[in-house]
Amino acid sequence: MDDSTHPESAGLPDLRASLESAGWRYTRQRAAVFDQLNGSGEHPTAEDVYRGVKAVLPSISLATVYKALEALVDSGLATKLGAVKGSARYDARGEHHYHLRCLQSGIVEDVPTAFDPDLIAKIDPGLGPRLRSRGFRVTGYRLELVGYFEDPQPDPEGSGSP
Amino acid sequence: MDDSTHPESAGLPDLRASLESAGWRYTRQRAAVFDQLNGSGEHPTAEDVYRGVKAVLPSISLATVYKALEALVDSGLATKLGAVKGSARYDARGEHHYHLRCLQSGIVEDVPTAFDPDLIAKIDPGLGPRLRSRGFRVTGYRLELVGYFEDPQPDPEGSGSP
DNA sequence: ATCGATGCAAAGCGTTTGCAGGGGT
DNA sequence: ACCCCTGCAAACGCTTTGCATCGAT
Repeated sequence: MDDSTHPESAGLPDLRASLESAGWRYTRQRAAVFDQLNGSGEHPTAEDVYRGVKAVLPSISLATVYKALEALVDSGLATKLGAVKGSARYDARGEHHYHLRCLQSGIVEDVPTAFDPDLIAKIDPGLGPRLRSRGFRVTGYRLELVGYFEDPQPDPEGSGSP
Repeated sequence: MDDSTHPESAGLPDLRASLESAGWRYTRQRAAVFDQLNGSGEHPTAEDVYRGVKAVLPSISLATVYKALEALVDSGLATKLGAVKGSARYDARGEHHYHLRCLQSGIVEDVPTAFDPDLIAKIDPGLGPRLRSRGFRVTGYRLELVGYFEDPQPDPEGSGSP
């Protein structure tokens, strides 16, 4: 292949392989969405990704971005963070990390802390087994630290409602 | 007061006081929504609450339920859990606890584990100070254990789309 | 050549809002 | 008496869907 469009050299998962093993096709649009997700430091909304990708593929539609994000989430390459306020945010889930959620602006940021595979056991040694006996299979966890930025942050949802 | 409409005897926070200190008024509708939230074991959606409250106040509207939930969240009596799939879910936040989120059904359940005020320090001793220096004031945290129920669970979103 | 993906526009759903009348303080 | 809250319905924003065409295998 001759994909000179985007850098594949970083330590990112193999997009094509991941998509295909989940039954999806590899397309330029999905690659662009994937790059956008990995490139942006923040956790973008679908709109954010759309705006970013439009710079590379001006004809892409918002619907395609949504479908691409769905494909990435289904392939295990991204996580949908859900929305407490405004629209859902997506995370490229390279390495495991925690989130900072500002209840005022809706912004979600990564917390620069290493992943701790034993966190669940640390919280409560009996927790894992107890859940298992309850019929729940834990595949991961999400830790969100909620609060507020003391300084006003940049434009939250992409719009500017007064 | 002569509120014989609902039991106030349990160890629940004082609804009237909490509402008023946040600038809201105490109303029958809000009390019913509060009871419904505390009564249901699951974490109901606004629709779920609406259906439950309608049994007591048949004339209540869905819009009022949304406004009541907003008032409760703003008063610190409830938490909006956001939606990864379907609609947002609400939590009566009596004691601090963790959540189990089933990625298949969208159901969110409590995890019977005691609150650990030092969890953040346990995760990383420098985390709190680091966030503070970043201008972020942590007011709490949410831990979600995500995964799947091995046995099929009851009706997820209240509807049954095929 | 086949079958999925794209892009457009329109529909869908959860949530919010405007307003006249009712209820809480 | 004042002002907030309720309930209705219409509006809104985010997300999904139907369909003809395009592109990947």
